[in-house]
Amino acid sequence: MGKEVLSEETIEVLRNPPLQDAARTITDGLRSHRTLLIIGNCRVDYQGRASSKLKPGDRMVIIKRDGSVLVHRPTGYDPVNWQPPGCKLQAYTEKGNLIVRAVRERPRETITIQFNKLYLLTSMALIDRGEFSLYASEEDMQRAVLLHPDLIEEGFKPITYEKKVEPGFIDVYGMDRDGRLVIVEIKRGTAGREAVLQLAKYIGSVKGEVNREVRGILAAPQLAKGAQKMLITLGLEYKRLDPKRCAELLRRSSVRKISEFL
Amino acid sequence: MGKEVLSEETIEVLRNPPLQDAARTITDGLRSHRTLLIIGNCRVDYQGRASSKLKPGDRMVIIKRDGSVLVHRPTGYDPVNWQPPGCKLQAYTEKGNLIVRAVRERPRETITIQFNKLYLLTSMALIDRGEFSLYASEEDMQRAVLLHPDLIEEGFKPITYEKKVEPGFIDVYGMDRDGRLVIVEIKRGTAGREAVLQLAKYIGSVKGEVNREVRGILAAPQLAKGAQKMLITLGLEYKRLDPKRCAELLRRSSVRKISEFL
DNA sequence: GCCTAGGTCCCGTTG
DNA sequence: CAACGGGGCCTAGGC
Repeated sequence: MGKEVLSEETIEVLRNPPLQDAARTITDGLRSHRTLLIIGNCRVDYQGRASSKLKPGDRMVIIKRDGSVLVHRPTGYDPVNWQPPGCKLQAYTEKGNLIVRAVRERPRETITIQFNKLYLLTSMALIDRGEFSLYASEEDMQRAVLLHPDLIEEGFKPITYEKKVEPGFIDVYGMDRDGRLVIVEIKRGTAGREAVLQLAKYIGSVKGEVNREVRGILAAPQLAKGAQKMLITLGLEYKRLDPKRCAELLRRSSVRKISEFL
Repeated sequence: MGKEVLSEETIEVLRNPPLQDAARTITDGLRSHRTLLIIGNCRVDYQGRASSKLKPGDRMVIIKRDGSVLVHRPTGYDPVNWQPPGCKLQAYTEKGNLIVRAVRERPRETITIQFNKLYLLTSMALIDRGEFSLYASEEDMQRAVLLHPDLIEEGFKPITYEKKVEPGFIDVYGMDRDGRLVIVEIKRGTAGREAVLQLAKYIGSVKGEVNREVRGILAAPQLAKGAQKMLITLGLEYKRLDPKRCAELLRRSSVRKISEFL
């Protein structure tokens, strides 16, 4: 068995550590790119594109080895404050508090976390090489349509995908059985007005270039009410397309690469 | 001092616990709505709007008391798998593994986390009533414009805000010094084509109603390149407006409610 | 670097 | 409830 399991030494746990000790452990952990977990009572300040203040309370702070920082409150999906990967970190004590500061350049943003008490500090060398695969994404739907154009309609023939036009990228670009150009916009969830606008923009752009009839088809599992009205007004079409069914079709097919079909 | 600090008893830490013990502690923690932190080697399956598989590796799992679940790898801002607040949880052992399952209804989604080894299990009663305030949001910019219409241009007089027209809501609706109607669209970041289209739609709608000249001003800290071209083509205008400065202005002003100005 | 578009987006607000 | 828009969105992909 090639299971990778951490030796006990690679995870260091301090309970209620003095803030001085904590600062040292965090600094060491940052230098060796370990994953740090800090649980304690803190306030947080953020300055950057916006700014925010968070008054004291108990939080969990995760510092990952790529330099991302997450400050989590005891409720909610979102971190209340954060820093994306790549920021510079430092930790030190000042006036009896533990300060953790994370700075990001471009855009210049800073978060400052001020702990007055730590309950738990963990410094870890986590190993994670596990492969992640996601199914039924919009990309799967696009691949399925290219593999099985009949999902859109009988006789539909894709010409290209992710075609660049002035306003953006056309998901699938092809021709119907009567030789008319077709632009397909795919959505993996309920398609709203925005999706219709997107499709309309592409059509406008292509019409401006080719000067002949261009059909627009919105392919999605569902249509929002407002989107339906707009679709009709603009003379566009809708085709029900289920992401899960697309993923199924792909699994059955042995072919993998989009490029093999065009 | 009214500082709330956790007693040591309210945080329970198990190092390398047997999975049976862990299952019991987690089940207890779930029942009493404690915050749980599980660090160990696991695989994760997700089934719902999409589906995913994550092969074994070391991860941190946070279970919050509102029923949100986050599975974090050692890198990246985003959790690799998650469940938003409100899902139902259970924990048990099966074939020598610790299983944590989180189910959400509407949409029906399930994540299953299978641990083969735990490094650390923490069960906590965190207390966090700290107030959070965010400054320099788009709403702040709108408030600032209503308070100080000169931010748009000298002589500008707001009439109303969030005015409903057919395609949506006009951020600020007013009149310039020459009595022409003005529609202001505010963006807190770089304004793209989308913003210009939005503004154009509002103008079209209002022109259709009032049958006289209507100016459109896009107020944002910056203009995207494509947006500028489109703006010129459509005969619209741009006014630089900095969110930070808006937030500043608001802080200086003691008045808080938008409704007081109209 | 900017820009475009997707996301298991999440989240708040409104009809 | 669905629908729509915002977000310090973040992230990936092109140019």
